[in-house]
Amino acid sequence: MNKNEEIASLFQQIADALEIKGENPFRVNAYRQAARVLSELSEDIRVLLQQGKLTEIQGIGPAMAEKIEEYLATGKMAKYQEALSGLSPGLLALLQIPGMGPKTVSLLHKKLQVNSLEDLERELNSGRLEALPGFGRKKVENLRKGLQVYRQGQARIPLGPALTIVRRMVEMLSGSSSQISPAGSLRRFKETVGDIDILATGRDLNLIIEKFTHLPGVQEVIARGETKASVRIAPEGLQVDLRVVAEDSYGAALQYFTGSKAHNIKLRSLAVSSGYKINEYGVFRGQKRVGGKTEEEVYRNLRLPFIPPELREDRGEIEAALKQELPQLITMSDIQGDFHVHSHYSDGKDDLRGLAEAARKRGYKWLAIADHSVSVKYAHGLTSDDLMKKLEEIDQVQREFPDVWLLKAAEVDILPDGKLDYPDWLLSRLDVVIAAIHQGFSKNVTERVIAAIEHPLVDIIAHPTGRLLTGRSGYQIDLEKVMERAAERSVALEINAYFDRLDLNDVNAARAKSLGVPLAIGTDAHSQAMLSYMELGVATARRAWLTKNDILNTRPWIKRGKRTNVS
DNA sequence: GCCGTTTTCGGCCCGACTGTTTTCAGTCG
Repeated sequence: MNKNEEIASLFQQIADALEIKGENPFRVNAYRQAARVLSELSEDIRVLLQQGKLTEIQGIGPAMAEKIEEYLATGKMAKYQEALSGLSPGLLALLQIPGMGPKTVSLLHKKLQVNSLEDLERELNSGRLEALPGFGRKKVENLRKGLQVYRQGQARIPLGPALTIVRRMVEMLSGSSSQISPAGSLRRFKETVGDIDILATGRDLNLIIEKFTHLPGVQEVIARGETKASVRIAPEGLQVDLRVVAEDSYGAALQYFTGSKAHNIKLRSLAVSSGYKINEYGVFRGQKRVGGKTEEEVYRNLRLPFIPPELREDRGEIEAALKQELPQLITMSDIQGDFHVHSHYSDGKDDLRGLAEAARKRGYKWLAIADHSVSVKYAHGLTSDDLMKKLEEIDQVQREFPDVWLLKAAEVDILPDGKLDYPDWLLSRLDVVIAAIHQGFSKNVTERVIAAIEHPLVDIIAHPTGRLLTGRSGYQIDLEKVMERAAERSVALEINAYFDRLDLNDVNAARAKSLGVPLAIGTDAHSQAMLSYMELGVATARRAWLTKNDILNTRPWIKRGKRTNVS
């Protein structure tokens, strides 16, 4: 955890604790807001403190700034101790159980000395709960189910697989809908999603719901009403919600169900202050409905340009829109090539011709074929001889594909001692050198990556944090230092678009831009089909507010070989 | 606790759903 995340976590826990204690809900919300803003902040909080800019952050006032300063100076926060006094850590965890809010937690704590999941389970089995005021049989039953759901774990699935699922469902429903779209975090291309939301409209709303609940892959219909249905789908038991609305409300509903919650709250505040009201049915001035058929109409009524879904996180996009200063986000059609593709020489599935063909089909002008280096045994890393052979074959295949430039590349390991896995004479024959950590995750990673950045032949650092969305939390790395050095040396950091990585993520990519670090998108594809992960990389870049000029993949290309006089 | 083309004080998004309730509290997104 970096300092931003540490402090965000403290504020989050303070909010939970204060809420259980019945503190003023607006104060509670102020802590939650501050926690969210800090966790999504692209600047290092330590730097902002030094510059005296803490209170310039939206949601951080003098009181929060003082607490941040106290924590950074002493490693402690008195307010945190105070807020949590008298509450056990296990008690805060109870808030995560579906159906369990602060009022319920507080009541169970006071009346039955419930302090943990185990205590809750004991009381659920004791029969004492039903006797509490406001409790009945159903409520107890819901808590029992909630505890079960919590224990199964709130598995979020990565964006890539979720997109595949939702697109298949949307396709199958499109025949009975006049308009249909994914909504929610999926439409904002958030890196993981907890459930899938779909919004649809059409002439026969009942029919859409009927079809939805009978789609192939539906395991269980959780709920089925006139405007909404929820199902669980195989194999992971992921929940999919469908909402249907009248055609006139489609835009307002799409805006509403796309979120984020924080974006919508700010938008509604803005609406109220300009004499409007927004809900999922439309935009209203008094009793009069003045818009809502399209999303553009919703924003236009508030004198805002359309805000792309990827930006709707309340990270300053509404303020920017008010000033007509939204960035011109990069799009898929700006992409001219892919920096990071594996062939059958290492652990990829396809040969050079197959990859070149796939690149041509995608309309790319170039493709960097980057296989693993020798010491990555588990991925059949190439020896120097293998690599030389591959370079020769690239020259041959290149003649058959005059329209797609095949860049000679390698994903070269940064060894535990900080050296690279190929000798310089070999690296100098490549067009693109990507350096990456695949071993020694806890061994001086920052120093090793910086050594790679300082190597004169390195162009890109692959997946800079090493995190995996489905598990691994990443290397111990001081990204701030790495970015500063990368900016000085003009070495690019990768936005690795492989579905399980998305590394750099949106927040870090935004930080990289602000420091002047070049950024390169690589799909890390291990087959032709995986070239389509480019979409995830572009989405990450868009969530980071990046434009065409911020991403090296938008350039036609560049240069051939590192040196001109290599024999 | 934050914030200001209504405000330095007095507000702070909005609606649906559920369950326990005789008019509403709690939770959720």
